[in-house]
Amino acid sequence: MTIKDVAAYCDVAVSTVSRVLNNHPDVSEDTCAKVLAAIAKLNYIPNNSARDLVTPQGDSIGVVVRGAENPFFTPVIRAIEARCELAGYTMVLHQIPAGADEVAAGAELVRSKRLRGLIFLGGRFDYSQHEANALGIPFVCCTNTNQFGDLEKTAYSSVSIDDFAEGFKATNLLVQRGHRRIAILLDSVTDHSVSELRYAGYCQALADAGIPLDTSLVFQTVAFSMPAAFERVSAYLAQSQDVTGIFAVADTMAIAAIKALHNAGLHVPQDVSVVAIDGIEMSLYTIPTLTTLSQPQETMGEEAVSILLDVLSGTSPNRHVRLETTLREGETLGVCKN
Amino acid sequence: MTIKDVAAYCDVAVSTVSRVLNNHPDVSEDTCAKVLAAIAKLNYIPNNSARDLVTPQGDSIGVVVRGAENPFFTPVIRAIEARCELAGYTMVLHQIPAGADEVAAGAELVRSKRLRGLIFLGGRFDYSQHEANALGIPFVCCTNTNQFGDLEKTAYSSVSIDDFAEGFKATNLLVQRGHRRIAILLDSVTDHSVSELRYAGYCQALADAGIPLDTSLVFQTVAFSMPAAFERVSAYLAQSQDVTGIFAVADTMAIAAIKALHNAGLHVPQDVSVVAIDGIEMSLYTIPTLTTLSQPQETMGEEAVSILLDVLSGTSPNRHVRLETTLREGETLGVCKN
DNA sequence: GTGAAAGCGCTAACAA
DNA sequence: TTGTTAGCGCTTTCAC
Repeated sequence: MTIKDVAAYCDVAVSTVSRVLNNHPDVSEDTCAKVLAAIAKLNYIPNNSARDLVTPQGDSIGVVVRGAENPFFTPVIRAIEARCELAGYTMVLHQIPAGADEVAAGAELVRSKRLRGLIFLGGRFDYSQHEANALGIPFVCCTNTNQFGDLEKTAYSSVSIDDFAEGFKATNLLVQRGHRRIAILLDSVTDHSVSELRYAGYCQALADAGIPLDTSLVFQTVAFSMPAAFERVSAYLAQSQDVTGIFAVADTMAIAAIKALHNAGLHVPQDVSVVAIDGIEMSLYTIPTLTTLSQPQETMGEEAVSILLDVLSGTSPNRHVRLETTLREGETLGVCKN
Repeated sequence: MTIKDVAAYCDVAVSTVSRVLNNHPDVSEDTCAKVLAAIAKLNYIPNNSARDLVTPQGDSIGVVVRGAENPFFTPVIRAIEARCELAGYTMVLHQIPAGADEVAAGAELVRSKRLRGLIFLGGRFDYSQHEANALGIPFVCCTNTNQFGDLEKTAYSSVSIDDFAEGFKATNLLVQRGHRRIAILLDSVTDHSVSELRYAGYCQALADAGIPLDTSLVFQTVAFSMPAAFERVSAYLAQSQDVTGIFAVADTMAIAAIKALHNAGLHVPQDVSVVAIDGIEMSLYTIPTLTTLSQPQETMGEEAVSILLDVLSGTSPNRHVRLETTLREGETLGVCKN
């Protein structure tokens, strides 16, 4: 079932069918109706590959997500898809495991799909110019700004929060409540990603408060997962309970930490306070409700698409957008009693 | 940068380049190496649309998800993508809002992408034969079996749990602990989807136990969301606390319900027991840990892809797979004290 | 082992 | 307003 069949069926030329398909102006009403009817009757579906082949551009935007199991991304992805669809683009989602190379995955996507642009979600911050060249299309880093790479600022876009500042802010919430035994819960202090930056903010906040850094309170989990966070905190508590505040770099980790504290017989926030960064829906329903710096998830996704569309249309060059978190007050932050 | 450029650069014919691209056997090593080098140097990327156009089949499998905000689907989707990739297929994800028509969305996907098959996640159960025809490619319903439609069993595949039986089982867990004031928390008793079937199981379990159905204990939320569940349970508790057990059709709803109970000063499971169906990771970390009938999420996704691949390859006809839940014992189920 | 050429389904000039 | 036709980039016979 091709456009030819439809044309033959209607006794018109293929170009006429093509015209009604792409609703070009000058087709007589009669012809148009006739063709439309035939299309419906024959259940004709245009071959998009043929279409793509002949039209200069594709209509897809790729999204590469590292750690899609993190519920933080769900609303972001939804926003991206909604925005793409609105603009007539199709979102092509690709999830990659924690260890995989997202730029390679992106290049592969570009290669196999006909992408116009790319959005990286939850990635590293250390792309090299060489890697980026392999991509060959505009891309925006969402949630990260590539601080550790050697990319020109003009070579890509980003939308993110200021991880250092937010890490500082979160830690400071604890400091201000009188906490001094403040732990940080993260995957790694050298992940070249959000954890590393937020860790730097944490260190700064401690330093500003005159609190020496105690590496035994740096809870690295290696894996960015709830079980890993749970195990890590449980392991610490089994040997020592000398901690009154925990800053978790993600809500999911905070929730796992609270469970570990609870299992160890510690109360939140009476014994230990917990703050996090993210603001996922789920943490509104934990007991107690999590106190967290909430990221504007939908806005992040929408902004990423907007930037991409602007760059694609030539409306504006690459740009870097910094979004603010808002403190979502819960019940896990209390005054230090020690 | 096309295959022609590469051919010209190497001083060979396009067909030769094509041969090495598709690693056909008879190309001399020298030529092969020369072409490969050129491809790398020129950073040549084959145009997939052109490829698709000339090859009979596409390589994509579509996934239409209703309610992607439900964390239940996350591992399912991940499993699907992993399995697709392993088999050389690309997953094309499409998320649709709660109210949207998934079959129409699927048809649209088929139309715009070159799909070989389709997987529906979290959909209705009432497709008509006519709708299915519009699809024109094999599809498998994941988590549902289309009990309410008029589809021939041979016209599609499915992988799901027995929602009636599991609803029965969940309710029975409460009955066996002596509960008689048992509420059910669901989106709608007439959603033509999982809720409706699990509700039937709930009714049956009550009937078998000689407990009359009390419609005031049927908590319909309309929306399938945490806020809706929270509000619905809170509203009930504000007017009456005459309930000792709640069966939630989803973990997320159960978590919201527990929060509502907690806010109303009720303890779980001392005052009210809660059981659910799903088994998402998050509910392992709630306080208390949720008691739930855990669905084999990864298996569901993998099975869906396996079936599709079998059908596509002609290895086997459409089939319907029923998976079992396993009771994941938590801390929210207790003996009724009244 | 390699090249020439046909044609996949479609769009967009260009003619009529 | 409609038809004719030349490709888009690629794979694949079929010759050589």
